[in-house]
Amino acid sequence: MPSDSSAPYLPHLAYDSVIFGFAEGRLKILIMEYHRTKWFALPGGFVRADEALDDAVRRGLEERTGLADVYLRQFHTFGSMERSDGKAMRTILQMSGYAPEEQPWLMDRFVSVAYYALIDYHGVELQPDALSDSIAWYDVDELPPLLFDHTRIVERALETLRQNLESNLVGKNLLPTRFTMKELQHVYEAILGKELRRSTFQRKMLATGLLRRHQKLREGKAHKAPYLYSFALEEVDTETG
Amino acid sequence: MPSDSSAPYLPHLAYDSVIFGFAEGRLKILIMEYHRTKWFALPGGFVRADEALDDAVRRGLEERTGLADVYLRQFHTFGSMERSDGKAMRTILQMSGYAPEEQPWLMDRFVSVAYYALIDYHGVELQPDALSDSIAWYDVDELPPLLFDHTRIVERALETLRQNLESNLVGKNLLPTRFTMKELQHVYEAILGKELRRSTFQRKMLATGLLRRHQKLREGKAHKAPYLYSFALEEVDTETG
DNA sequence: GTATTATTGTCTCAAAGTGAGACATTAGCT
DNA sequence: AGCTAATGTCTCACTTTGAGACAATAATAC
Repeated sequence: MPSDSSAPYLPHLAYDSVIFGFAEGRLKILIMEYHRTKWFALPGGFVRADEALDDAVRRGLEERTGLADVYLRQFHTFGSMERSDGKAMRTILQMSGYAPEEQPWLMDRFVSVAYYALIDYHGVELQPDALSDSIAWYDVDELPPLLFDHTRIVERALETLRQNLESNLVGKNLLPTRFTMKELQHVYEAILGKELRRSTFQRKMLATGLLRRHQKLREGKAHKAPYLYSFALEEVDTETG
Repeated sequence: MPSDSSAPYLPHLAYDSVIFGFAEGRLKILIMEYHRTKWFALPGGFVRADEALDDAVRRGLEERTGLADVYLRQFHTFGSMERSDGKAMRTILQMSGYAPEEQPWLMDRFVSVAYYALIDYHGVELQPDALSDSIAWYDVDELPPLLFDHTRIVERALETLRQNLESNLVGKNLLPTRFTMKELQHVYEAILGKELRRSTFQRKMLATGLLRRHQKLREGKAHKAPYLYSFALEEVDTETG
């Protein structure tokens, strides 16, 4: 949070990030809540005057999730006039104990560059930021009403994610290192919002040549034990299975 | 061109446009030249404080080409530090008769939102802007060296155009209303940079159901006269052919 | 007029990809 | 040991695609 209006941030420019995770068979998104106002919004931030745009987003992402080396993709820049809402911003500042007059630039009109990230849901420690009181996972199709145009931003993120599903290595980025074919299929189904044919999916995935099969595991469950797979990408697997 | 540093433009934010046209069987791009420096760059501009981003780009496009209702698509926002070059900007201003000290904001670091447009090459009147001395069509694969990161921007524009080829209605936007199947094929080939099979292309195009066939024409040439086609999109063709 | 020629529209056939289901295998349960 | 249900694989029909062949035809040549 800059301390005065001659802040080291680029004025009128922000970023928002749609951070996807996968758990309980569902696609999830990280949402921030300002407790006092009960308003929800995407995690976002500002770009320092001497900082690359991509770096700013990665910085914010690491501050909130503790994760570096995250799969991150810019997908659209939102620049309409209606999207900015100085009044809402003023209220958020007031409710958070800031004097809006000391941060007048925050009430200005903003153009926002939107990114989406794919992260491993497990192994993330969530960190609320200076203004928000909490940050939590929400089901993609059970989102609360979001501030500004953030609902639309999420929609566009989902559209882009679906379009680039093949080239996104969603499995590698949303799942732990090892996973079963069914888990991978569930990820695709959650993103596409529809069921896929089991045999066709398996055939297609194996045909990519990107999957490495390990010795059978996942014994705890029941019936026939599935293989575990991982993505084989320039890493050499040294084990014997 | 704003007249002072308290300009009605958003600081640090610009847009660049990659304007595609099709002529002589080749894909073309509009490039501006600053004659005195012999430097080349993409046509771009700035966003007014009270103007939507998309509107700013359309405004600039209309100023340069006289065209409204153009197919326009945002594809990426470039925000690295290296892309900005205050020295080059200073030189351009000086050579164009401006005093850089009066436009200090122009030498700042800029984040640029890039768009590409598809327009009908014929029926365009080119208008140079305040700083540039000329604007002209260049063959996509015979571009002069461009300022800043503009060569990279063109590359990304082409990549995006190729990826979205199916959904872009390139024919409708790059060709005149009526065209032959071969002309349409040439457009696709110019964009993809490779030859396509004639029979397969025709089969696929007709299968989309988007093409409307008119009475045979294009008689001037030689041998069998090809049909003329147009895109059938919610317009009802009233003629008998 | 008639033959020639190159271009166009269409069809055929094989190869590859996809949807849908069947079959055999097997880990845990009874 | 037998049953159950999930898994890995295979089969078959259908669709899509690559590659080429064929017939139709408008301008030119004679």
